[in-house]
Parts: sequence; C-alpha cells; structure tokens
Amino acid sequence: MANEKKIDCVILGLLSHEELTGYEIKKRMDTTLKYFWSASYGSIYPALNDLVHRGLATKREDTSSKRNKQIYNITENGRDYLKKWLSLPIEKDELRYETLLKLFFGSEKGEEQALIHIEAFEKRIKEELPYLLHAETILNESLNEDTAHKYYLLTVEFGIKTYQTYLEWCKEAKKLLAGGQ
Amino acid sequence: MANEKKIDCVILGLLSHEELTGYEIKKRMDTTLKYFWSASYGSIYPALNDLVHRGLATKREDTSSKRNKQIYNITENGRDYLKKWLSLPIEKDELRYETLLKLFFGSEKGEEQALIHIEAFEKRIKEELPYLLHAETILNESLNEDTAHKYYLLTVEFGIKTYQTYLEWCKEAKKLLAGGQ
DNA sequence: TGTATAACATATCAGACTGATATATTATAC
DNA sequence: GTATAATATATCAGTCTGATATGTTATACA
Repeated sequence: MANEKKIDCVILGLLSHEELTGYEIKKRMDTTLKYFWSASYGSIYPALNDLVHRGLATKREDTSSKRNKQIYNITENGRDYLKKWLSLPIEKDELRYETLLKLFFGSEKGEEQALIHIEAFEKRIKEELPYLLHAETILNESLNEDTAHKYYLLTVEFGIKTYQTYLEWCKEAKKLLAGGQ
Repeated sequence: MANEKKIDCVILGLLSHEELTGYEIKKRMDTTLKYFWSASYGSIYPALNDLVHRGLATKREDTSSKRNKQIYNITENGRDYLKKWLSLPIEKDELRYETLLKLFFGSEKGEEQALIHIEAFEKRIKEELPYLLHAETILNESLNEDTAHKYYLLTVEFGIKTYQTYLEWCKEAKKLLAGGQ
C-alpha cells in the first residue's frame, strides 16, 4: 500500500470536502494549498482519470451548466485510501528556495546582487502575509461551524509564524551583508 | 539565456569553490545544502557529463587515487554562466511539506493522528537544529577567513530562525488541537 | 448592441528530476 | 582475516512541471 502518488492523495483530500472539477482543484492548489503544496494541470487531469479507473473517484458531466464541465466525487474506496495515507508517517518535508541557493553562492557576484534577492524575497513575503492573516480571522470566526476549520487554521498559523520570521531574517540578513567586512 | 537547469547551476556553484567528484557533490547536497535544496545521483551524473560537453566544466581522472575517480573543475565559461544565473531574478521559492498537507486534511482521521504527525515533525526539527547551531558557531569564528562564509552564514541563520519558529508552532499547534472543541 | 477581455474548462507533452537499484572498489573495525 | 561502512559511478521507470493548445462563457464598457 506504500508509494502513494502525492497528486492522488491531494486530489482525494480536496474531494473529501466537496465535489470539484479539475479546474477548481487547480484553483484550490493555487490559493489555499500554495503555501505548502503545488500541482500543475499536467498532473491533475491524468490523475483524475486514473482515480476514476481505480474506483477511488466518480466523474459526472454537469448538465445544468453550458460548459464542458466534469464534476468529480470521492467514493468510499477513495475515502479509505485517503485515510490510510493520512495514517502513514511523513515521507518528506522539503524546502526548495532558490533565494537561499543564490545567496549561498552569493560571494561570486557580491553584496549588491545578494541584497537585490533579499529585498525581492522580502517584498513577496510582505505581499502574501495579508492573505494568511485574513484567512486566520475568517477561520477563527467560523471555528465551530466546521470541524475541518481547526485543521486549516493549523496550517495558516504555520504560514503566518514562518512568514513573520522570514521578515525578521531579511532585516538581519541585510545588516549582516552591509556590516560584515 | 533563460531556462537554466537548476542542477547545472547548483553544480557550477559548488565547483566555483573547489574541485569535486560527483559523489562529493552529492555529499554537499545531503549535508550543507539539504536545508534548502536537494538533488539525486540521477540528475548529478548526467548533468556533469553535459556540463563538460558544453565547456562549462572539465573532467580529469584522478591518478593518485586507486579509485575510479573523476574530478570536475569549473571553466571560465562555467563561471560566466553561474554569474549570469546569479543575476537573474528568482523564479521559484517552494515549500513542499507533507506534514502540512496531512494536517490540512486532518479532520478525516482526527486529532490523535494529527498529533502524531506534529510530534514526529517536532522530533525531526529538534534533531536537525544542533547541526545548524554548530555551523553558525564555526562560521562566526571563521568569518574573515573566506568571503564566502558570510553568505553561508546568511543561509544558516535562515535555517536556525525558521526551525526555532517551527518548534514554537508545534507547541501552539498541540494546544490548538487539544483545546479546540 | 457589439466586442474585447477575463475567467472558465480540459487536455497534452517534452523535458527535468526523484528514488531505487546495480555494480564495484577501498578503508575501517573487530 | 573478514564483515561492514564508505567511496564511486551509472542507469531508468515513473512522477511532475511548465508551456502550450483549444474552445467556451461571463463581464465590462463603449
């Protein structure tokens, strides 16, 4: 039962809350999940077909809409599969920050260039933090409306705390760059 | 000049400091760089061959060693290529934390399982933090021995700060899980 | 009323990269 | 003397990304 494809698990996770189209799944990835996970259409659509073939999800054409719209639902088998995966120990937590990579090799280009990367990083974080803070407010207000909200809040708090720490690091990093010999 | 393969850039970055074998490059990835980047043999060895073909690195058989050892050096063209890449804006900073993914879908399995994942995460971070703190000490002591050390320190400080924040989050997350309805 | 633009919706593919595996040698521990 | 760990290179099936293609419907605004 090992070697679960991550994309299958994420999709089933999203479908466990609500029925969705492939397009909507991608939107969830790009908004709610983007702070700790991502996926492309190139993996979503093939995975959806595969999940249906394996009986973990069902596909239904939306007749009410005028669009070519395929709505996916999780099956009982799919829910079992998701639960099994959720019980397995974590395989990998991975950070892939190009900013840190370029800073690590920064001596090759010097302080000025390093500063540019740090400030761009700082700008991106400052732009994203408000969305997380807004999510925190909403979730705190609706905590007892849905059991799932507590779990969402857990990940939002992670994001807020780390982003605030990133901003502190940016300050210190700029000092270290300027101050050091 | 866009679309630089990341693996090429990382290898050239490492070679810009010292000559290395493929095996040694992998070791650097698994120790120093692992906090913000990773790579497998399956990308390293083909990339090394490719870099030599493109004149960005040179390969030399080590005759002094009894092992089948290929030592790689960066060329002037390679150094130019690295510098060009270092000047380009960051394309992507990405977090891929399976722990957060499983917590997000945590309501499906409940608090007990969520707690297990948080505590496993906490344990991993606690185990890794000492290595970063040790690196910090070493780098602070040798800051004026090598210009590059300041840049290494920048990334180490990032790791220390975020890891400490992770540990704080773990505490709060456990409280939130237990306390909330 | 017309029409440009944004958003919705699905699909495919070359190329990058991982994780596993294979193979062989040399150093070290006991 | 020998088992084990570390050194060293190489390959590949399978996963996933980023780009691209294609078409439809809703919205803005003139």
